[in-house]
Amino acid sequence: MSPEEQFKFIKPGEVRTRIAPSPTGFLHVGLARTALFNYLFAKKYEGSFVLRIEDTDLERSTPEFEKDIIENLKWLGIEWDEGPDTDGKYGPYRQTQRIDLYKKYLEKLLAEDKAYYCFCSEEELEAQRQYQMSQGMAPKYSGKCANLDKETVKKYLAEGKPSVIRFRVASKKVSFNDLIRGKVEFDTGLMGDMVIAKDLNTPLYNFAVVIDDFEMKISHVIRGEDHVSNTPKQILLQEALGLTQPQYAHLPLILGTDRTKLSKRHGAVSVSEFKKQGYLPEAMINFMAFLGWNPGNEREIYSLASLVKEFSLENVQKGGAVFNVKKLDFLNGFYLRQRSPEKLTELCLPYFIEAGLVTKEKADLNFLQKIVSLYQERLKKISEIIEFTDFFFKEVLNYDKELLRWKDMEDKELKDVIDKLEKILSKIKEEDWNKENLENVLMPEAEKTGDRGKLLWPLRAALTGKEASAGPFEVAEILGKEKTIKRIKQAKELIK
RNA sequence: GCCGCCUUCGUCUAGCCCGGUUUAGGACGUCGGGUUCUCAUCCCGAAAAUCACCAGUUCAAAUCUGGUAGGCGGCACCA
Repeated sequence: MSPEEQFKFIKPGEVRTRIAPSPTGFLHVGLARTALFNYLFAKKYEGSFVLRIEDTDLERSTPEFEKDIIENLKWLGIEWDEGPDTDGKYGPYRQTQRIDLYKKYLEKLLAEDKAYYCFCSEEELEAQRQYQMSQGMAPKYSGKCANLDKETVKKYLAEGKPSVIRFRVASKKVSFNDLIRGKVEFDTGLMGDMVIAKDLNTPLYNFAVVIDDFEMKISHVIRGEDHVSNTPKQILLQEALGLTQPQYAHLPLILGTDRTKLSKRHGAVSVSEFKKQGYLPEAMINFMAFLGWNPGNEREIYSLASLVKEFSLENVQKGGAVFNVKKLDFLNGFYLRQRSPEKLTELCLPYFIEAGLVTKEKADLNFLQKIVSLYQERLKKISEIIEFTDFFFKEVLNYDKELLRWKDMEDKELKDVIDKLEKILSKIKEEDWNKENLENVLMPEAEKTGDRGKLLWPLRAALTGKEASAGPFEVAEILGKEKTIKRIKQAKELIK
């Protein structure tokens, strides 16, 4: 079946996708990208996207991680369509709140002898696995407890002997049609009976996922490639339970620069870290969308809404995609330049406060907006605003006097230039102190030197104390006459 | 080790299904130039993939077939 044929059966409103994160870590970009694709696919077909928190692993799941996942999905603009109502808003579904449901199915499997209690110890199992691996065999459960007689089982259970519930894995060929990869086939004979629950009230991932996807009428399971080998297990479970099967689509992995699955050791991977560094949600979205997908044309800039229109699983790549921070930076710089000065200032404010440059109570937004505007086109990340503009807030600049020298200017010449600057600037009236005027007065002087840099570079260097910065006239205007003169004097002292 | 998947410029990718229109296109990055005191923006330009490799089919293959290699992922009482 061609990709087109697969999709033409989808009627608007029928598509239902989900992401099912376990709250055992922060929202990382891999999960965020999976969420994005699920969201885009659902919206594209006017379907629904749901969030289901898979918190069955009680030891590792925490409310903090759940909060982080939810907050950052919202920050990205990836909103889900339904869930238990909490304060008039949709909360996520949580597996821990659906325990009775899994129990029902578990009991059914047990009653039909499609699952059984296993009393093997973890140590025993681990030793067996090691042995099998060493023999070059696929690690697989021996089936030791598969045929215990009912009386023994009852007795062990009554004694409280530690146990788990295993599903009888039929030995057969299981194949599914992956919407991205095509037909994928597995031999389940290599798998062995799998544990689907620790007990009736503690289901495990592969089992709970199957029940939930069915109960929630998920039509398309779009997830990372690392789940392909889970798929046959889930299909077997579906078959045993007589459940309808969703369509599967396995996304290529996001890779680090060494081409292995992106993880913490590659640097920043959680969405909150990117947020903290000053990346914009639209940049993240635009960037993540192009990790494994492309619109098939040469357009590169897409908003979430335009992605919804263009998105298609057919254009999803099969191979993994390296996370290229440089491209993210480019996109972020682009979106930063699109922001209004007011909005950008608002975004920068927390960084100024954190750097101790201003206080929350006494922030002069008017002033901040001026300096932020000056650096808008230079920003790649919001956090950079501090290193760019800190000189505006200092009383005394700390720089090497050599910074003042333009090319191979002589000391004498440099001294003369600084003197001249002081003289000219002092004469400008307070009310005429604006960049147009400053330029009108200083430019002709700069021209006279035959090389504008001879005047402009020392001026700019004296005012900013930096190799690179915004232009001297703009900076002087914002600094004001008093501070400007003061900095010229400081430069004078330095080269004396 | 076993199972599965993948393989076009440094990176993200277009093209592949329906062989010739491809001197393999775009973007990021890099380099050069213009604007410019610097940086950034903006504009122009360049380098950059013998399409993993080998064999086959064909008048013709990045595109079809087979094989090889490499890479990655998975192999839990995690999800």
